[in-house]
Amino acid sequence: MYALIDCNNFYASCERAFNPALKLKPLVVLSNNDGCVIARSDEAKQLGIAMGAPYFKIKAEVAARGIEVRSSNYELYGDMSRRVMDILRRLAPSIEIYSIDEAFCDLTGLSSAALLELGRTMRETILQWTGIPTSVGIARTKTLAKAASKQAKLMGGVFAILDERERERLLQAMPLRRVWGIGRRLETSLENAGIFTAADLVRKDDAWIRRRMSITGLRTVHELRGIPCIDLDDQPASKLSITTSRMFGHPVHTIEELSQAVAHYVTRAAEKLRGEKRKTRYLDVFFHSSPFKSPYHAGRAAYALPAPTDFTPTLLQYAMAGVRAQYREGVAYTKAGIMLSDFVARGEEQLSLLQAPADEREETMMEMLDYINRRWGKHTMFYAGAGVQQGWSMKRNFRSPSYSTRLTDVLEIG
DNA sequence: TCTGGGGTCCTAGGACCC
DNA sequence: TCTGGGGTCCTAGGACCC
Repeated sequence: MYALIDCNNFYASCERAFNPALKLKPLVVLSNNDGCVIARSDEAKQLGIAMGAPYFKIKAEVAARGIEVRSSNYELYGDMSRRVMDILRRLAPSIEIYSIDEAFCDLTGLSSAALLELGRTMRETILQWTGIPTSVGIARTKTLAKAASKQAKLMGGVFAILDERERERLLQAMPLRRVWGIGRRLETSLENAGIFTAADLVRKDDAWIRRRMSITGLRTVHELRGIPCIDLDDQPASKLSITTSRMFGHPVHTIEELSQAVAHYVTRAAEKLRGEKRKTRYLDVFFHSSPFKSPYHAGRAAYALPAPTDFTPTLLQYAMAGVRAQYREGVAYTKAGIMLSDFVARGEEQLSLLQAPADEREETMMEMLDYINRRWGKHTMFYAGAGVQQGWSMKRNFRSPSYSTRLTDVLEIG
């Protein structure tokens, strides 16, 4: 049996946890660059604010209805997530952190009564210790546990699928789009074939499903039938790729500014890479203008590196060459990014005969850099190439304090 | 004026091999 | 006249997730 623990309206709930004045108020949290809505309190949902709505389109309505607005504050959410996951680790034998606000637990071996009891304990403990409300779904497969958690959300609390009748009832009431693994495209394609609910889908035969939905879709259907195909992954493999990309706060026209932004993302991506104790063999740099306007231009350059590296200056050289090669004058660029992939574990890299091993001084230099920025704050030491003004950096006009991760932002009560 | 960021997996098609 | 079968690797693109 699996449980899925899902934090309700996670980012909105995090904002509320530290600011009681937001309780019971309609509240939305915006994406990076204050672009669009990525979290809504129940009250905001009831007012009809759509997920993903561009902020500039709903601005007037937000003001008129007195809806509270926050820029996203990932330091805060990341820290709250850690606390929630720590609680689950105490309560369950093994957990898989599935996303910032969700985790699966393997609860094999418990009786029905014990399952429900544990689900309630998880929910109550998390609420009490962090202030975050959750929904807990319990079932034989992960896909069904997901479905159960959606039901739990409606009913407020814990929902378990413990027998066949329950499972069938739920599938019957479940529109395709609600199924974990079925997105907009599959929904449309299946509806054209006369399938509208999860119950309709599980009645089709395997060959038909395989053809229509590929092997992943077939797995989903088996899971809906109660046959586990997706195991708990409590030791996730290390990442296959690392991306750092951002929209700009304002359009970027010059190669100088574009280079600065890309250099900034390279240093961030390289930090993440070293944090994973990996080196990369592949660097991809990309930038483009607004897809909502023409003419549209997208530049991209990819490099297979001669030797695996985690050394920021080396990565910067390639990325800057990519910018020079692909930049086009007169384009209003709105976004850029860096992707690293094809990793090897640090210390296990295969060298070629003609190559010198990595320079120890380079490693020491990166260690110092990372240490200083960890100890004294993110931007203490940085590459001049990444710019000092950073006029392109994103907008965050409604940001809340980093209550739990920055000493100067800790709440005062008195 | 203003439309997020970071991932994974699968498939199709081309190049190439024997 | 008759022009196979099986495989790998790579990339681009599509689809999904939160």
